[in-house]
This record gives sequence, C-alpha cells and structure tokens, in this order.
Amino acid sequence: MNRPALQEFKAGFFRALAHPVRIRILETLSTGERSVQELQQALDLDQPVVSQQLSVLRARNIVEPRKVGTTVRYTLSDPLITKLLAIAREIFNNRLVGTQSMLKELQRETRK
Amino acid sequence: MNRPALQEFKAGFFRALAHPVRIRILETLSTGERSVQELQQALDLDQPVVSQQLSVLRARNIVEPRKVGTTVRYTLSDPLITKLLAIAREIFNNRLVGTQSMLKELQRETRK
DNA sequence: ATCTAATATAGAAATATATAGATACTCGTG
DNA sequence: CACGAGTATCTATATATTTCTATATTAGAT
Repeated sequence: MNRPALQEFKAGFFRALAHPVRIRILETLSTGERSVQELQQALDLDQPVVSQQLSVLRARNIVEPRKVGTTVRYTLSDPLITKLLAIAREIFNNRLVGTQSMLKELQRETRK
Repeated sequence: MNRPALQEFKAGFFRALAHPVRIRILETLSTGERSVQELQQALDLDQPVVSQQLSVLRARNIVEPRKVGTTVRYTLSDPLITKLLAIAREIFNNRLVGTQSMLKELQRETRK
C-alpha cells in the first residue's frame, strides 16, 4: 500500500494541527522545550486540557516527551514544523484574512 | 480582535486541509488550474464529492473559481500552499511515517 | 423557451471530535 | 511505604464532520 493510507496519514497530520489550543502549543514549542506546567501557565489553560492536546500531538509524532524526574518536557519532533507554521502565517498574511484586526495581530506575530 | 479569533482562523485553515480528498485536490491544483470535471476524472471521484470539497476550500479562500462558459476552473489562491504541502511532505519523509510502504510512496512523490 | 452539460447545494444518518470534570498514574522524597 | 507534585487518562455530553443520494442552479445551444 498505498495511496489511500498515505492520504489518510497526511490528513491526520493536518487534523492534528487543526485546533486552536494545539496550534498555540506548537507555536510555544517553536521557541523551545517546555514542561506541561510551563505550557499550562503560558497559555492559561487547565492541566488536563494541555495533557490531552499533547497526547493528540504525541499520537501523530508531532511532539516528543522527555521525562525529567516528575515532570515531562516536550519538544517539536521536527524543526520543520516551525517552518510550516511560519509559511501558514505568510499565507494568512497574504490574503486569507478577512478582518482588519486579525491582520494586525498576525503582523505583530510575524514581526517577532 | 483578537487572539481567540486568530487562533480559530488558523485552526480552520488547517481543518480545511485535513481531509484526504481535499489534499488530493490541492496536490493536483499545485500543478496548475483544473476544471471540476478534470479533477473528478483525475481523482476518480463522483462529481458531488469534488464540488463539495471544493466548496470547503472555497469557504477558506484556499482555492479560487473562475467561470468559463458552463465550466468552472479552479486554482490555488496562493502559491505558498504548494510550498506548505511540500514542507509537510518533508516532515512526513523525515520521521512521521510509521510504515515502510507509506515511506516508499512518499519518496516516490517527493522525487517528481 | 426548452434542453442538456457542468456544477452546486441540501438533507439525513453515521461517525468523529471537542469539552469539562473526575480520577488514576508515576516518580522522587521523607 | 505513604505522600505530594506533576501528568495522563476516562467518561459523558455536546457539537461538528463525513458520506451518500437526491435535487437545484446556471449557461450555452437548439
């Protein structure tokens, strides 16, 4: 096999990115390793929410856990994911954005 | 505004890519404009399936229709989408693939 | 005006995903 | 070995997406 399996796999990958919290997690990890707790605080979310979304990303090998004593630290499993997010941002920036205010916010992000 | 709206927007974009048929459509459009019929034949799908998935892509401004008489021809609304798919392919190629057979198929795609 | 080819939309049933809260697990420390 | 901090999983309910099939729309030709 086979085409169908491959296409399903690709779709699964994008589905894993298709969630606001997961995108925020990935964007945070783009700047370096974080523990669950650090993510939780940075994104102001309940702990189970973070763990659960991390487990979705883990299932797709998008993110990698590393145990350090009682904490677990996560990294992107591939630096290209950062690049992918950057290109997505360019696309939004170019023309996919509907509202002025989102455009502004996007440009703020792109600048940094 | 505002953060939440932007993150929702980004998630929506990825959600639009998260479907085997839509990915195949985008990969086909990466090589140039196509009519609905051409897509339908190239991908061996029923007409309503193609139109329906095109409408999902249209809703996100990922794809653009152009009427030519009684047919409608579609293009990617941004060439960066091709680049995005290429990077996704690199990521799969690097390490996200679980099975040998998918890996082979992927490499076949990447080569061309 | 009617017919036909090409495309688009609608509706219903099946399936998948999201969300929130409670609970379970794991590891180091006392 | 019991405890606590940090993580992970489970369950239930709500919501969204997918898939199929039928039908509607649109533009050009007769």
